[in-house]
Amino acid sequence: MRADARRNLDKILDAAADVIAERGVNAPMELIARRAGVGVGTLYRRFPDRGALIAAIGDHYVHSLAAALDSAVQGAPDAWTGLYDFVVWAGDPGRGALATALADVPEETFTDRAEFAGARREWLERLDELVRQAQAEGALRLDVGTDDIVALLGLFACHPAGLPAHIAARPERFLRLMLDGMRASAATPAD
Amino acid sequence: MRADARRNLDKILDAAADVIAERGVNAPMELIARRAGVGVGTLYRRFPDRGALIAAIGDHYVHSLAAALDSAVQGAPDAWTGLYDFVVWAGDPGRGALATALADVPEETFTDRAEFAGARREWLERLDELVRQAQAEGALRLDVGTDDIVALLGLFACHPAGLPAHIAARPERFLRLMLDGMRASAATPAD
Amino acid sequence: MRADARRNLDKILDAAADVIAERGVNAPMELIARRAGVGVGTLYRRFPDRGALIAAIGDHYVHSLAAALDSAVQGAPDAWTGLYDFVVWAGDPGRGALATALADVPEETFTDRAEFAGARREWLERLDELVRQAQAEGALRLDVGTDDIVALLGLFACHPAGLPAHIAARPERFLRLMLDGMRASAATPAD
Amino acid sequence: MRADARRNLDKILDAAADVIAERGVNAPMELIARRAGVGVGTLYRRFPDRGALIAAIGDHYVHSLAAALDSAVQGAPDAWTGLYDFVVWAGDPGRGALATALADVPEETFTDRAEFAGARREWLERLDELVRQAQAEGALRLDVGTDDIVALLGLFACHPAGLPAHIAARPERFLRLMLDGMRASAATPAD
DNA sequence: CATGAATGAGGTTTCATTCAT
DNA sequence: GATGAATGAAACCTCATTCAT
Repeated sequence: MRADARRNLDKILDAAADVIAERGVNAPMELIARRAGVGVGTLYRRFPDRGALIAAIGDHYVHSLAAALDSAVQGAPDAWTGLYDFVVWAGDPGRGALATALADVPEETFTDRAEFAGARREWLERLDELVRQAQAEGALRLDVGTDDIVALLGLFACHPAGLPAHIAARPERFLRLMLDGMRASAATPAD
Repeated sequence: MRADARRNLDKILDAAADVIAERGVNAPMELIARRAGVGVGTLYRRFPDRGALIAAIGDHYVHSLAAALDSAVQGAPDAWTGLYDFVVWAGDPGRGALATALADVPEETFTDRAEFAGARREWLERLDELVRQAQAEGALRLDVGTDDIVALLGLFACHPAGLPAHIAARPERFLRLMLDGMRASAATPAD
Repeated sequence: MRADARRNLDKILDAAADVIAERGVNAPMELIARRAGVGVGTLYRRFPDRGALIAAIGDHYVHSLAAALDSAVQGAPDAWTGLYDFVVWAGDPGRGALATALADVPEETFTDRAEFAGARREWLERLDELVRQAQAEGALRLDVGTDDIVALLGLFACHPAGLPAHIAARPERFLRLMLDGMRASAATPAD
Repeated sequence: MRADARRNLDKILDAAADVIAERGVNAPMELIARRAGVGVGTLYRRFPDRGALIAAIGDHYVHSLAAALDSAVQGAPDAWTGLYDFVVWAGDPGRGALATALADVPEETFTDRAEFAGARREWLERLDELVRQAQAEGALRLDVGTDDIVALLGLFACHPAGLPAHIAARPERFLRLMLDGMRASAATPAD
């Protein structure tokens, strides 16, 4: 029965992520339940309200970012390349819809959940480390911080109306443009 | 009652822009009406449905962009500076909320209105001209197009959750970073 | 100015009859006004409320019935034929929509207006006379009354969904069928 | 909760038939819900829109007509009498209000529902058979068809303002008058 | 436990009617 | 007088959430 329950929970999370990507954070709970193949009652038993459900999805999302960061780092010859690869992965339009929907959610929805906040902090620390390495390599501007990378990702992944066609077609091209501005060689005096 | 009506219409547009910036495109019509100090009926008399109201606001928004572009061009010593000034103006966080809300709206809402489409095209043409001049000056990468500028603005202005604090505090810093990536001197081979 | 006013009033009545035939007794007042080419204000000046407008239309309708009755009587060789011709005229599907709409209106709307009640009574008296003549001629059953003719007309003209196609195509055929049942020769003992 | 739901559904259908008979097809959904003792939500859960509700009522109505036809046929000595009895049953003023309201509904509301269309066709076939028998008996005119019977019923049952008092008091008298016109013995040359 | 029925608040839109110009 | 702008009540429908089965 434990396995069943777990399976149900996964079905709900998957369905919720899909539906929320399609219809936004305010998608009907009933639609999510139906998509997951359960009754609304079951949904509400697992997640006492919409906030809890959203937080669970956000949690899952952050964990996937962390995993992608690790994997990018391991597969890359140097920190800058790892950073670039990660940014491109995270910027994939396929992931954008969910990110956009989540971005719409009030901060507290997430930060009130200790476990989520922890996962997030941990991920940021690893990214920070990568940023420092890229700077040590002389590849990344010294006046650029982890915050800026996060901001770039946030902007790129979370465009409410979806990315313009020419960007969505070749997202890495645009991201390279933006990252080029962060290269040490591009440095321009900040006013 | 011509004057009264005109005054009311202005009040409605102002209120709608505010409310939509605060609560998104789906903000209650009644709230907009109340904020404008009129009854819902009046709102609906002027704008037969939500789409019409949104389109009117969008129209106003595009016109303000066009005006800002002109003014940036006239006040700048060269095309690159004009472009930079315009991007910074348009990226001002104070304008972002409305832009975000508008970005949420299906394309047709605007393109179905001929007058709006015209204003938009005209604005894009002027921006395009500026882009070419900046390239002729040798300041802007040749592999960057007007589309990319528009995309950058779109990303920057339209972040659903609002910009991160450190960006909002100094938006021009981040925009310069991004624009630096578009400078001729930053060119990196596009893969 | 008197002529103008009269013309306006006629335009309103015509427009109202049309609109009410199309959309029923609850058609928007504004639609009626626009169709008549006047403002709602003007409409309300002439007819303080919807009831007054409806009554005026009903009045007009009754007068047209009376005129048709006269004309049928004068053009027919005998009372039975006159009755038949009148019934066919009044049953013309083209007139049905308005009649249906009017039939929907509470009785008081009309009977409260003395002038209307008078016109109606007068018309009924003339019809009654015709009925008696047809009976005297031996053509009409003696157990049939003016009421029955009126009822037949009411049923026929006022079908909410419009007449079935095969009836509307040849209304006089069906009316003859019904009138045949009222012929003296068709008499069947009323149970 | 199966039993409860079923009970509620019945209450809704009963209430809807009553309310619609009283106030027409456009009666407020909320009124229907309240009359049934349920919330609007429940009403909409069962019938996604007004059309669905109306169709359900219409369906019930047609089935009751079919049952009445069978029962009239079985209780009558000959086809003509069966036809007469059925027409009188169906013309009962007590049933008229609902019929009137339903007649107001656009054809598609019903014909789009396969099951309803089937019930209707079946009923018409049985009526057609009865008509032919009555003609074979020499009682019914040969130039009268099933359509005409249906039309007579439609006219009689569906008078928007309700039947005139003298008809409502003795509906079978008037119907006999009309049916007399359809008797073989009443035949008059159709023009 | 899971289910899905029921509730009702909330948002949208329409129109009758009044009244300032 | 004529106009049409403004108002607000009323109807529609959708969903979040609770709870009986």
